[in-house]
Amino acid sequence: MITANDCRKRLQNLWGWETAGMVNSNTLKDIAKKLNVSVSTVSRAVNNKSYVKEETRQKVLQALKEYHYVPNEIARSLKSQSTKTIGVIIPDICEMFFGQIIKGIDEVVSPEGYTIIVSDSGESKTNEARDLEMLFQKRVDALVLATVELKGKKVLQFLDHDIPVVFIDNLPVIEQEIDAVMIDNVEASKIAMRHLIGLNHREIAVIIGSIEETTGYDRMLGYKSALREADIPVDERLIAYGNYKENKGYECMCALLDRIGEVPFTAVYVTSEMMTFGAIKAINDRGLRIPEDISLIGFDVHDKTGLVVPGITTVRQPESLIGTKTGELLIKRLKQKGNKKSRQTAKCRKILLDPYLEIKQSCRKK
Amino acid sequence: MITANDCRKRLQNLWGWETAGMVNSNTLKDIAKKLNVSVSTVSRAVNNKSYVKEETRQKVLQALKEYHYVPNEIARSLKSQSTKTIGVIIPDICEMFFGQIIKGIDEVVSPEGYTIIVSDSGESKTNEARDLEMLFQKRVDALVLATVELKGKKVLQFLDHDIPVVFIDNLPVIEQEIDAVMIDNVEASKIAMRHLIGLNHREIAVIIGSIEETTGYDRMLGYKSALREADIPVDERLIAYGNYKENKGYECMCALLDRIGEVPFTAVYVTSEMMTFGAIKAINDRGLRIPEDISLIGFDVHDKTGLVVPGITTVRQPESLIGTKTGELLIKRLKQKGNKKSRQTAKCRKILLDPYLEIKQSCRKK
DNA sequence: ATGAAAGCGCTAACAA
DNA sequence: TTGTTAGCGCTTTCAT
Repeated sequence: MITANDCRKRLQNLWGWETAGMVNSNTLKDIAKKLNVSVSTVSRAVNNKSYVKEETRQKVLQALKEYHYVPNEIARSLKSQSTKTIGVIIPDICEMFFGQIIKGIDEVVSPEGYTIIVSDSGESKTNEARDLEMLFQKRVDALVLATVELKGKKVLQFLDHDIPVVFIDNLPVIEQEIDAVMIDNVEASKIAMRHLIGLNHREIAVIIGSIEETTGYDRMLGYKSALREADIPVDERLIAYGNYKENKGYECMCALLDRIGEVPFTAVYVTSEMMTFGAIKAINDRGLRIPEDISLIGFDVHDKTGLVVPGITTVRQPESLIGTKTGELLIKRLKQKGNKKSRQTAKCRKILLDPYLEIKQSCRKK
Repeated sequence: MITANDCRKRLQNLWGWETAGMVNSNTLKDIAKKLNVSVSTVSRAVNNKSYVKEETRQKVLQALKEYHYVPNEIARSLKSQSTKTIGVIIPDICEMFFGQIIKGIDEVVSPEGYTIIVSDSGESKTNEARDLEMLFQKRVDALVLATVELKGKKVLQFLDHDIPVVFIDNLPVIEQEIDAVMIDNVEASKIAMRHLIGLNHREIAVIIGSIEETTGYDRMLGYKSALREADIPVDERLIAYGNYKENKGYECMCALLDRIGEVPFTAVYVTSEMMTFGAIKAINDRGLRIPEDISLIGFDVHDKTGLVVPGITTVRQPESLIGTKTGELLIKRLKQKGNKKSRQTAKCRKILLDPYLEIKQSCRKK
């Protein structure tokens, strides 16, 4: 029987035609024909499977080299019902935070033969839904999601189909049990606050991101909790609510400074990177100095330049570790699939990692 | 005839079995069976193709919804010999420079139905080769490559198979005609130098990255060329050769400062971001001030914090535009494939984009 | 040790 | 308008 591919090959030979995308693309069948063996034999040789006579194996291996055979992963995927691909959706690929996480994931899944498809949702819920749909269609074996859609239904599709999902950075509001890897955001705030309190600050303002999100909510909890630990009353007027944008940080800081007469504070804790930059600019614009007039602790601050003066003391997340832990959890789940015993005992896991303080010069003793 | 899938379904019903990864995963066949129509009819309805009686179409569409049918892109890819996927290999996903480019690419290919697989080579030639192999196996429809392997053979595989490849940032040393999108690096240096010369500087030092690479080489050409334009003799002793790392920038700057007595200069032009940071630190460490003692122009400097003082005047690349232009070229090539006429006239294109100067406070009039 | 053949889910040429 | 069927490239069972 003559296949379409055969026809193409013949045409190429006869007329020197190059048919788009198929030039020299050898298949198992092509190799088999050339060697007068069956496809299955070639397949076995390629995959080092089953028994193949050493002589045959050599002959095949040789031919594979000669004709530059490259296995077609698409066909393999269709057959094996596994694409060896992991989808990762993040809000912004330009943020070092996510870049590091991706590197961490890659570091552990890559040796296991998995490839990562990264999708940038651009902080848009619509895009996130689109990306989820697309990754599902591409039949990724697993998913990592830094969601901006807290109440997303779309991700259930994966859960329903028993495709492992690991949430990072933020938890969605859904009923199902889920896996997640993130820092302990309550603890993060406590670390920052304890540092300030240790420097004798007692009137500490805070700029919070969206409290809809676990990140924002937990960081606020930590702030309050640390104050209570130190027997300092919580003054709601010292709490400013923003989002995660720089200009919001600027605005919040301005608002706090506007009423610093009535509601004084000597230190401020800003709970996201971009808001931190905004807050610092607001302070500078008022002619106030850090840390002489106000001590400041930021969050997630990455100063790649190393040139910001004064250096900003900041809460940091172990991004790389978040990545590798996510990768490990992913691999564990992937290995569990199809293994009835371990699947029954598989509990969902929330892995909480430790944030840490990077101390520079933006805080001083009161 | 009873297929394996049928068996699985039956087992599920009989025993409540969940067979890994196949739960509820409806196929065209399943839908067809439920409606007592043929797969092709369902297929036609799904793809809005050919003629389907309106009544049937509605019935099918309804069923697709009801059973949550999601097309299997893997199967489609195998059939259509096109994965609707574009591979992108970059040296470091954490660099904003590449992040922006990826966003730009995504912006234009995504509406055309393409998905991007990003691979981080970690600046390693070995990884780059691995990634190329993997992307080829996954049969990406096209490739974008910011190569670190100037003499790579592996990429020829794509070219040979008529898979569009677009190089960005750097050109490899190969004989084939290739497509590329990058800035005019000669012009970039000229812009920087003209700025300094316009401020009356005549003794201008330069720190060059690897001249093996087109980026380094061209930037050096531009430096010399701008001097000649202004009738300033080139003094080789003012040229320091580094790589693209921060510590090398530091070292080079130190070396230049060490002999500033014999070979004086009033300004320095540093040709990469990280080297710029290193150079600034070297200057600071010597107790010299920018721009009072030395004027400085950097390259690719991204100060996300906006807090570096003085602000660094820098050559910038239009990253986003590099991305969109790359995307457009990609789409053009993809559309040309299989279209004999346009393919014959298809010329390889090097798209040179304009760099620009971002002027801040690190240069002053001499 | 090797081969024949079925089938993964889908599309499309051809037939009815 | 709808159905039948072959085949995309591969793996795997079953037969030889």
